[in-house]
Amino acid sequence: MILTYLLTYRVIMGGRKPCCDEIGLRKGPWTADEDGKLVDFLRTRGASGGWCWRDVPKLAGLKRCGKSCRLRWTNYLRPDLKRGLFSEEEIQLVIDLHAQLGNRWSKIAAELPGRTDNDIKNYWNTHIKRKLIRMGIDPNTHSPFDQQKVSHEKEETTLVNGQDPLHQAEAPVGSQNDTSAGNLTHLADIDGDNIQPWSFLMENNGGGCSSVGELTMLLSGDITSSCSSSSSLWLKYGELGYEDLELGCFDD
DNA sequence: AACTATCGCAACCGCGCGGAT
DNA sequence: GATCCGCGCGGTTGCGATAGT
Repeated sequence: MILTYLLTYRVIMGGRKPCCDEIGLRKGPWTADEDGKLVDFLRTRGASGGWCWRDVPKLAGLKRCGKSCRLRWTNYLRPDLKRGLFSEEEIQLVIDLHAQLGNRWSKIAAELPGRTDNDIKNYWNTHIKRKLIRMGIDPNTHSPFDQQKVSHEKEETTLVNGQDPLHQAEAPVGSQNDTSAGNLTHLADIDGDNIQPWSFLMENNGGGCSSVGELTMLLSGDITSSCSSSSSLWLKYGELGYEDLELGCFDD
């Protein structure tokens, strides 16, 4: 009997408790009323101390799980949050920090006051990552895509469907009419010697950009502060008709 | 005007970590 | 040392808005 009770207790209490599966708990988008209740609670009780997130729904009169409340507060309701587009400085910082830290969004967010890890993660995935890919830079390693791999894949894919794989990598963006998509790869193609964009940037800027940091400034559009403005790179782009490379186009 | 595709953001899910017991 | 518990993190999904056809 006692054993049965203990086993039952163990089954119920043991392991991780389900978070939002409890009957009656709401999921999905928050209403203004719910937001109000949560903000009121945190205003009156203070945003830290004297309670734990698990108790918040009960104390605030919400039919949500504590985790959902925490997320709503940290990602949306916190008064110190900065909303809207990322500035060039923020973008640059994100790229720099991502090169150092990888996908540790919370660490990156700690360096950007007013931005949440979720914000930065979303912005990275929807804007910065894609732009880097377009430019032939692997967003994971912050290095050019492996030349041989690209060449190999290119051969294979070309044989299969006659298209440049880099133009397919981000398919919607790399449509045939999108002049910005994969244009650095175009550059390499035009040159005929398959120059990789990253090395191209490094080698052809007249000695201006010599580091990843400087290149991130280039990516964020701050070319004048990091690289020689008379860089032969830009002359080369001009000669080839690639003035509009969207290097400073992260804020679209 | 209607339909479809794509984008961007908010929210959810599952896991791991660290403190408490 | 083992287990529980709360929290935070990173990845993923869902869905409304917008653009394109």
